[in-house]
Amino acid sequence: MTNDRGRSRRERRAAARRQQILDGAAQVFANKGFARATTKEIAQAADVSEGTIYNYFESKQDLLIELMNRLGEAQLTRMQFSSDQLEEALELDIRDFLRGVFRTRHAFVASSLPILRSIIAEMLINQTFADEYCEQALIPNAEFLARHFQGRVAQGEMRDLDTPLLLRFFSALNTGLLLSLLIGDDYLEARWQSEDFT
Amino acid sequence: MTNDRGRSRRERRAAARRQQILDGAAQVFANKGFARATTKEIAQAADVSEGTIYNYFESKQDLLIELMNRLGEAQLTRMQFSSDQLEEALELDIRDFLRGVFRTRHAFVASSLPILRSIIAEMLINQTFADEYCEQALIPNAEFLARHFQGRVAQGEMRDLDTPLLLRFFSALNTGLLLSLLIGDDYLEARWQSEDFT
Amino acid sequence: MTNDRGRSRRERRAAARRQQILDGAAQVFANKGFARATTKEIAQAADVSEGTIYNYFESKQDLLIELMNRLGEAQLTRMQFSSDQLEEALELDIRDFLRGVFRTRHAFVASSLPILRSIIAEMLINQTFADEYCEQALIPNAEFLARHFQGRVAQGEMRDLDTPLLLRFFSALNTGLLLSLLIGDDYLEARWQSEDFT
Amino acid sequence: MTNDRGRSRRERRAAARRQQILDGAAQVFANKGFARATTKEIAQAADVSEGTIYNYFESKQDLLIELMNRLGEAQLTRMQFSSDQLEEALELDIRDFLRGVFRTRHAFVASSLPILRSIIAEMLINQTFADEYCEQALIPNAEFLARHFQGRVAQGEMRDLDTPLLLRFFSALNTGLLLSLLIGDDYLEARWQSEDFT
DNA sequence: CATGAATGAGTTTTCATTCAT
DNA sequence: CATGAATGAAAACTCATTCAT
Repeated sequence: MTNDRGRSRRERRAAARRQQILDGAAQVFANKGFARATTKEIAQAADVSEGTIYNYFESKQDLLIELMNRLGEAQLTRMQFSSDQLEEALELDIRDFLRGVFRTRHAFVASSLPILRSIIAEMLINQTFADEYCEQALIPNAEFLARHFQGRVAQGEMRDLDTPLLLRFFSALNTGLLLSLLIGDDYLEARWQSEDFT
Repeated sequence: MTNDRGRSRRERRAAARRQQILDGAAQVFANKGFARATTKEIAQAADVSEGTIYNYFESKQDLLIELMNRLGEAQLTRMQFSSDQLEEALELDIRDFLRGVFRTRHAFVASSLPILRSIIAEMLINQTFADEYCEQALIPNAEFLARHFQGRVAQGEMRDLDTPLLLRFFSALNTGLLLSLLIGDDYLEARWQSEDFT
Repeated sequence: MTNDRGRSRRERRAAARRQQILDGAAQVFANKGFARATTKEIAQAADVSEGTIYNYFESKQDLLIELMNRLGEAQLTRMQFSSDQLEEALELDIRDFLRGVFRTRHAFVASSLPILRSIIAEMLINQTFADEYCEQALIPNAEFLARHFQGRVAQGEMRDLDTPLLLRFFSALNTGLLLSLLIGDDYLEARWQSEDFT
Repeated sequence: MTNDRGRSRRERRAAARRQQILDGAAQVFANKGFARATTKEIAQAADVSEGTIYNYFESKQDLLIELMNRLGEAQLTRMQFSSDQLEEALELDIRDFLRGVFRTRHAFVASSLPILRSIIAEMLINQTFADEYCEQALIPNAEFLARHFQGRVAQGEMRDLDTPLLLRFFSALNTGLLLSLLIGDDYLEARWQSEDFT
């Protein structure tokens, strides 16, 4: 029992340290991007020594990957939630549904804006990252929407348009809005906060 | 006269050299992003020595700034062109107009996709870049469309919705599609090439 | 008495731990050399924690010194043994005597080949080590042989050549053979195993 | 012509720099061994900046490899020379021949003693090095002697003993003497200098 | 005593920039 | 102006050692 407790305590401490370091990394990455962030700064932001970072992560790159994974998991959690309600969702008016999807995403994005900045930047440059981001974030997302639209089509509410393209437009719209936020469009940010998008 | 001709010749040669270097830089930035690009590689790609770069540009960063400026100018040129045709455009069916805007942008983006990659990535990280990009690319663009929509409203063809927001959505859609292309969405790229968006 | 026994028990346990750690160190040093061996690996090989090493030894360097000392002692023990038989040995045919010396050494070297690797490597680089190795291993050895040869000379079996030089040649031959083994001369190793050197 | 001269001048300068850096590296390696030598020290010893080292060599390891290669070439040159005289050599009294081989080697070793120290030390630890050393130094050497002995056997001067083993003993003797020198046997060194080995 | 997380000085290596030729 | 060698500051990462638990 002492062993068990001791173990779990150590594990909890380790998890806390990992989180502490990731938080520091997220902060520095958000400000300066991955490449310009130095391990020294990350260590300072996380309030640990440089060496400690390497007790918990393999490399600087590993930090960004882990941050992305956590983001992916967080998004998946939300998706799962929405997914459970797929059938309910089909009963909603399509406008209300889309509004709901927007709102969910809005809340999620708002909470992780800073780190998204460096992830997207890295993704543009590093194909490995791009692939992982697609797999973790874009594709699950697209599939969820695709299933929904197919449901609508089956209900005769929508014509069976070029669904893949439609999805891409929808996704692009989202991504584009995100990018505008990231770049710092104040007007958009104000409206975004006010929660009353049409 | 000899002087004048000599001068202009020298200037032309200098301009050519600048272009040569910028082309090399664009190529390397596109492949590896700004941070991972080395001046050595840029020099090789541009077929000059490393030292020569610094005879024409202040710093590596200066290369990216200059590339962005040229992109802004190029876009502006197209826009100016469209602007002249503002009145003609108002006579078009709104669907045809939007299709036209899409096509123009499509052509432009297609021609500068690689360098856009590193510019957008840098922009996400570097506020100075973000501001400059807004000023050079987004705002002129938005203003052009705003004027057009106002024209439509004046003609009674559109309700006076929240135009700024509408514009942002339109722009976001564009940007999002661009991002999808940059990340490497093959399906979208195929459709993009086929030139028959609705 | 309880005290005494307790003490000696503790001491025996401590000695066992020391040995356990030294064994781990020997293994890692043999594979990677002193410099490339990490305390982490040594701890793993010895199945203790890194901290424990420092409860028994001052430093990583201390581990190598101790290993060398033990080797020296082991060799001395053998020599002592032979030394007792000095007089007996003088009665042997000189060829048989040399063959015997070879065999003793052969057995000894075979048993400590791996650790000898790192000790010799370190010795080449670190003068302190070289001195200690000379004192502990080479000199006692040379003295034993010197006494033997002097005995032979006294018996009129040998001319009084340049004994010190002869000794050095003999020792050099031994060391050279060892080095060939360490470097991995397969042919020599095969013959070495077969125990039938002339 | 200017081009040619310019080229060759640059090449000569580059070769000189390489040599300068190698000399510095040899000096530091000899004193502290490969692992404990730092690039900073090497740079200081070679009187260049740390960065310059990497303009001429891939890595610190590359420096040691190059040093070994040069040593191998130097030895080969001597061997070639001796090899040309193979037939002459066969006419010598065998004792004189061996004495000659000893002397050649003696001179060679004396000139490269310090760097040999670190090469041999590294070789004991690093299999790649051991292999390369065998190939470059030991094997050509052994082959030369083997041919000579075969010549002697053909002339009926020697019994056809276990030549490979004999060679190994001869080589081991040499190596062992070298090692003794490297470790710092003052007596041996004195005799070595005096050039009158039996 | 045993543990292993924390430390930070020290290492190799990179690369933008300068400057003598 | 063109060149490319030289520079050295700064980066990521390692690891022997310490110390609180």
